[in-house]
Amino acid sequence: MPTPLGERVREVRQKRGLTLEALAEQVGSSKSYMWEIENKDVARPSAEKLHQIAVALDTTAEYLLSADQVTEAEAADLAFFRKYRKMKPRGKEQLREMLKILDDEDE
Amino acid sequence: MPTPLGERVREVRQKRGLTLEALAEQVGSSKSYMWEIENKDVARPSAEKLHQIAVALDTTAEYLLSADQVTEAEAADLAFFRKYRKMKPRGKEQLREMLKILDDEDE
DNA sequence: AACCAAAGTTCGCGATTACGAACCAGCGGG
DNA sequence: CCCGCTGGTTCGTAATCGCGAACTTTGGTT
Repeated sequence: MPTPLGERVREVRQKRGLTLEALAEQVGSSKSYMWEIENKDVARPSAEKLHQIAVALDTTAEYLLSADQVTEAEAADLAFFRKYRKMKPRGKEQLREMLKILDDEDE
Repeated sequence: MPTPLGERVREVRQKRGLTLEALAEQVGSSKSYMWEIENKDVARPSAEKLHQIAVALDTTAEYLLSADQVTEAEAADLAFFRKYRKMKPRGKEQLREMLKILDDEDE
């Protein structure tokens, strides 16, 4: 009887067409442990591990953790932020401008 | 010799004017463990714990985890993100679109 | 059907987490 | 001065993490 977290991980992993071993590889973990995350009735990985899993699966720890869909939006926000951070200063600048404009519209 | 994570937690906790015990209370943890998170040379809390800590400190696990220095640029990024999060879905959507376009330009 | 490789599963165990309870430092009031 | 209180620190230990290595299952090939 897997945990919600476990189900989420399995779901996304399969969606990405990854094997347990491949995921473990990317995560820097063992496949046996990855299996335990997905299947055991108690899955309480360290923050580090979960973070690495999230990165490998191109999502966020927060999303994997939370059982409810409401936070799917939040996950998208964090993913957005992660991409934003990787941008060059010029791109960031443009986005900030954009936000300022959109934000003012809202008042 | 505390970890970056530990320093982050302490920093934010103090900024919020919280005591170890008060934080532990909110987190549903023990103050001794909270202390260990902040001070021990190895801090590897479970994802659950870190998530609760993040919520209690009104930030995100991702932020607490990220080891990189908080440069001025980084601070600006976070400010940007905070504003972004408060936007309505429509505004977010537009920013995401924008990012996608700018990101592609970069290749 | 028998083989083989790849994917998944089980198991034992050393290392680490997270806790409670006790201990210490500082401080304000009486 | 010393009592009590608040916040921080140490320590012993049960529970759990996370691994390697062996074992089982699945699926493709001949």
